[in-house]
Amino acid sequence: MERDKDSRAYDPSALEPRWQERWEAEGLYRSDAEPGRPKHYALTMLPYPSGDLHIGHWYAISPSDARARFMRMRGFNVVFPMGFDAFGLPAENAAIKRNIHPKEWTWANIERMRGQLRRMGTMIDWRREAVSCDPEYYRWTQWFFMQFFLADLAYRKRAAVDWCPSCNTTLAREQVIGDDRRCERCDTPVIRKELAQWFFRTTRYAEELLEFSGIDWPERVRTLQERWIGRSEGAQVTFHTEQGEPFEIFTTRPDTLWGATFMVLAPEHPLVAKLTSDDRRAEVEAYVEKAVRQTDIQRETADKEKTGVFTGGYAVNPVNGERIPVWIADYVLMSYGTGAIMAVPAHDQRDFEFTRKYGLEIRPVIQKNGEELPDPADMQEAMSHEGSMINSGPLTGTPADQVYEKVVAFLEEKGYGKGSVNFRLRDWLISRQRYWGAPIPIVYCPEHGAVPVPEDQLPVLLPDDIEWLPTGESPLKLHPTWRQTRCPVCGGPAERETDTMDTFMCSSWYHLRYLSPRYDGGPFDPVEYRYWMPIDTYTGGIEHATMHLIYTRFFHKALRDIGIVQGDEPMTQLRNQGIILGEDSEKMSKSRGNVVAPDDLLNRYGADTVRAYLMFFARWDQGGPWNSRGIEGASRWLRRVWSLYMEPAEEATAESENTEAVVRLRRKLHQTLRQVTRDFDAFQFNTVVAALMELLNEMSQARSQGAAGSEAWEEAKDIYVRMLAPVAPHIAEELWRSLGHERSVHLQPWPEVDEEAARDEEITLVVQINGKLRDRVSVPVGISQEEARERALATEGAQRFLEGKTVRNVIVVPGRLVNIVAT
RNA sequence: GCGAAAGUGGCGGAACUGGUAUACGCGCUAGACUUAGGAUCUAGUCCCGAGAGAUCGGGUUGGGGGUUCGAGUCCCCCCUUUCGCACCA
Repeated sequence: MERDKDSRAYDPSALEPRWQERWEAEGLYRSDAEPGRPKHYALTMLPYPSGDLHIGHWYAISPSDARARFMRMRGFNVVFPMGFDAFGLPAENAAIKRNIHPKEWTWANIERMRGQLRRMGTMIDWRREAVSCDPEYYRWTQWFFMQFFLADLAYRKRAAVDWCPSCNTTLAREQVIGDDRRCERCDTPVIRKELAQWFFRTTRYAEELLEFSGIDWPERVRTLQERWIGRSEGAQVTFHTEQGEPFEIFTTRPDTLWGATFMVLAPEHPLVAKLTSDDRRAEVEAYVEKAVRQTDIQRETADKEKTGVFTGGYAVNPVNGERIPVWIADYVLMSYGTGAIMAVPAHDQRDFEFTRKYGLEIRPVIQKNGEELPDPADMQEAMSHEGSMINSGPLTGTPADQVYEKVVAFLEEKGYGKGSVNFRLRDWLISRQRYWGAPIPIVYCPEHGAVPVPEDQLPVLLPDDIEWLPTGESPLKLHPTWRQTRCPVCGGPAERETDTMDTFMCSSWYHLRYLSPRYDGGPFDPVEYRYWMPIDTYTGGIEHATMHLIYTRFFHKALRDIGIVQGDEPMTQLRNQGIILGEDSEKMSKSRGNVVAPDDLLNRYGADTVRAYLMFFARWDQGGPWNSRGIEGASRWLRRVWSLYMEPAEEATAESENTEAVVRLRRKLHQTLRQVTRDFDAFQFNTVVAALMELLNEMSQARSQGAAGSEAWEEAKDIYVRMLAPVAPHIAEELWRSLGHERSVHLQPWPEVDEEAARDEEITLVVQINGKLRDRVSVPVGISQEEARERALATEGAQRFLEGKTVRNVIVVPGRLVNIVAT
């Protein structure tokens, strides 16, 4: 007897592994392309194999898994694959610190994390796993590089690039964070270095990347990308130095051309040396040196006061032939536009501040609807408003709404310049001076220059026998033989590129490799591609908004143009989960000691409880602080569900199937089903769980009222387990089998709402007097407005408050309330 | 500075297109069962006031104003928090 009781207790630590093994053995979650059957590609961002799965991984993956399971039950052929973004710096750091080979460290971590992922109880189809450091994977990463190279989308350029002195590598612009320009990974302030590096022409796609129609992405991500890409419309205008040498400037305000009173070049601008007069040379050179050194150390953050020096040189304004002085200043950036500007202090705040400091001329040329122009000497700030042009030669009088097109037409006609669009986005720097990455498949031949490694020689394998010397240089560079090779063109001696690729390169296409990870004839099997792509829902953190999510879109569009993939976008729908903070509401970190270890939770509560709590405790897209007592609620819920099914039910006492308890149960059941379906659809997981908790409360009550044993009761038990299955797959499976089913609950269809049963027979009509709640009355659904009005007026509460008042108006909202306006 | 999002009980959070604010859970209070319980079950729990009581009245969604029969929800102003960008010409 005692034994029996024990065997019925809810014990996730026994039940969960048992079902995981069985599902695995039965291949329950294998998904194969079935042309003709509706598919759903659910993808969640792949983890970096750092060692242990942390709670953030659980938060990203398990609700995504629940959503994928829901879609599967709704009849879609769902694929939910997983892999590892396995190249990258931590592996090398571990290697240096602990003398383990990065490969060994990475694969050991992958092994451990695979086990942890399995214990989460996901529907991952492990046959589709892809690992980016596997030569069979990076062979294709290199192949893509070659495609880009051949399509003129990859190029090598010597340029000042951001360098992290701690990671000993260059960084993409996206990986440099904040105004003090720190390394995204290690927080070290970056420095500038002049190096020859490989770039991808992401800027070619700047315009198209701003287009989001047809994809369902969060507003927030779209805005972040738009701002990152930073499109500005304006004009490019050619000025000349006094000596006749042309140089271009970009401006968004070509209508202020007549107001240019000086020019500013970036200190690194190539024309600086030529323009500088002999008497100014010493000062200019000192400023340039200081500016360069400043960026070399660290940009000043607080002090934003503009500085600059006069070069002694002059330029000629093409529109009026005026001779204006040329300055250099570090507020003009070489990396944006042309590195040169015309300064219009009257209408640009930065130029204004500079002018005030150095005593240059201010000349207003835009007049706001007839307002009088201020005396430049009295101006406190630049006039940024729009208006009609004055003091502007032939264009004087042009009204505000025509300035742009008129000026551009004028510039083009005279050959002074042209309308132009500038982007903040820069080309993607993909070279990394590190070992643990996919080698850039390029060979340098003294005869033929940079030559791509032929396809049949891919992958260019990383050598295993490497050594770290304290120089901080990549072991590939120091390897005795690896660099030496033959030129693919002439067969002569040549050298390999020793840089490897940014790991964002690997993660830009992993969703394609999942489709056919062992396919040999290309990066992916086109048959699989045609069936599964595009990705229907992509889930992951918002921190990738301007990195991975721009790169992967660029990648897809570039491959489309090369003819390798189809469609304009790789991911149709994107959803972001929030971040779980520590119990102290601070970001989790080892140093704070507020890290939540999922393995401990798993051992204590089981995967189903952890999954349920993660879905329940906050809005998924917001996240929030962890609460170690809160999870008890999820645990209690599942235990209560368990006992509802496993404890012997009382005999049914309900005399018919239409007792009030039964009708109410069915109504609540189908209303819950409707809500759960809708909320799953909308990624609102917290209310999915809340609704299931509510329904459980209703079912407990119905049981105590004798509904157990009725048909409705059995229906409720059936539907409840199905709704539970995506949230808590193990307990749901156990309960489902306990109901006598042979086939897994995870192969069952999602139940259909019985609208008839869900419909309320009676509703509570709210009675308001002048907008204040005064009474409630229960009325049949669908009564006439007139009847509702009568019933409301007859209520005690209405009577009491209407005494001595005159009814002025009665508003009836069918099915909801009656508001009586009285004075 | 610019941009975005968000401010609801002691806490996490609900509230579909303007229509019963505070669902669900945590915590707390009381009781039951227990040798015991940080187990389980039952009842209660926004605030203020009145009442022995069932109840009754008033107030409440960061603050102020507005639109409306009616505002957590819409509009305007302000405050706070979080995030992103940061001299982008």
